[in-house]
Amino acid sequence: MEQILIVEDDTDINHLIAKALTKSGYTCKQAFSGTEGLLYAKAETFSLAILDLMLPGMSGEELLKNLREFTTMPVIILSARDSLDSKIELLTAGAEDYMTKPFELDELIVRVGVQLRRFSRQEAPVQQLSHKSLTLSLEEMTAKVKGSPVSFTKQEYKILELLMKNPNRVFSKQDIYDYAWEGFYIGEDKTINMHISNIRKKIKAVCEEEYIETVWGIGFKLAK
Amino acid sequence: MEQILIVEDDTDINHLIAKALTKSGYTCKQAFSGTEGLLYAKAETFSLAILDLMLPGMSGEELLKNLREFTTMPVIILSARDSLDSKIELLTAGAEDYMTKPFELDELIVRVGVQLRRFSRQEAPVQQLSHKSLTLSLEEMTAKVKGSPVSFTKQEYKILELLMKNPNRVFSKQDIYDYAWEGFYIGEDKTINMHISNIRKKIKAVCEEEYIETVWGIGFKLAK
DNA sequence: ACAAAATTTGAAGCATTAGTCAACAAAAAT
DNA sequence: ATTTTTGTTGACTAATGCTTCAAATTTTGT
Repeated sequence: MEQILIVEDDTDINHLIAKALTKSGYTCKQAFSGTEGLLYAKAETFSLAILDLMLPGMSGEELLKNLREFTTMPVIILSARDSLDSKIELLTAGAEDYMTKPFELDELIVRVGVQLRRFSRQEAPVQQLSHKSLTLSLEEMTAKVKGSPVSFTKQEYKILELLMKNPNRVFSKQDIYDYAWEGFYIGEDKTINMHISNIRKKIKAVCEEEYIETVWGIGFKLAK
Repeated sequence: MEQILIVEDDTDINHLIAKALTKSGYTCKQAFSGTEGLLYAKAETFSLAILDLMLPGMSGEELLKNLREFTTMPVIILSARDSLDSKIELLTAGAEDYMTKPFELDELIVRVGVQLRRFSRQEAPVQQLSHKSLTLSLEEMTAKVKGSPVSFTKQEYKILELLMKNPNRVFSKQDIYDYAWEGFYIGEDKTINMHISNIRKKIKAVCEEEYIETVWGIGFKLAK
């Protein structure tokens, strides 16, 4: 979830912005002085900050400077000052955008979107397996069903990995052992059953659909 | 060398921009129609593009749409149109910034700088890693959490470096050994645990947030 | 529909892994 | 050479996952 820090001493404007951003699906933290803003920034992590320049406690310029010491989040400046010098100073000092008051609320929202769009584009795509609405990423060791995260244990993970790497194919318990366990462990049938059962249970907690199908007398495979 | 594409049909303005950018140390390619601009963009690689909207041959909107099919370079729109709709449309369609004519040349130059600064931060060989509000610079052995300096030892530093270079990814203890220790050191598990524990303790002294997450049976990763 | 076989479920004990304190060894700084 | 910092290890506790057992449920073949 994207959280945005708003630092603006004019109560009306602050709320106006917060309301609009919330409506667009962001979470907001409202600060009404520079010092308060800095406090929040240190306590939590934000995806973006909107700063007014004329602030009690600490000016926007100072606040920006402070933020840049420990954050790389995009910062959008709001200001009544339309002077070229101010714009140039702030943009050079690390702000990503500068809007002059009075400003269009819709434009601000879009510009917020531009900054976040760029920021999120940075993350490299990770290799992942997916089947129906179950996706698991091998590197991250994370899994999601219908977008909600599900946590699997090492063995559960290995089993899913095997099944998902070859959908449609049926694997006997021996196959699963060979893949998910080290050495020639000759465990009982029940062990695999247990794990399969647990996987199903975890998935079921999020979604009704069947993911692992039992092939009677042979083994297991992914459900279609 | 940063090369910038200027697409602007007004000869004077085009030259004015080119001159200013050149003076600031950039290389420019000047196009005077939309189609010409597209041609250049396909033939060469640019760090950024400045587009006028009212263009002969192909409108700025169309050009932007075309560019986005094969480029991710930042695009700054210049336009005589001051309508909110136009701004929103273009910014949503993939432009990074939008300036209304008449515009201040100096401001344009600075905004070009902002875009390139951000963009280069993405590709440059990582000199400084940051995650949430933890930043560490690789050259200096310094680290900061929420702006407050934290001192890590060599091994601690190496471990953090590995984790932060690939956020989200899980590393086994073996992985961590291979990265942070020389040779085939086969230390005990506890060594890594100890270091992880110390890192957490140091961070916790400054900020409550979790930074290193334990993935049971597998290893460690950065917390989200 | 019935019995046999196979699977699921819940609970328990066992094994592995992680976290921490404190002591010690090694390295670096003074 | 001595002190301080850093790295490693052992002992202990806590947490988590794995396996097994027996009973309940479901599926299959007749």
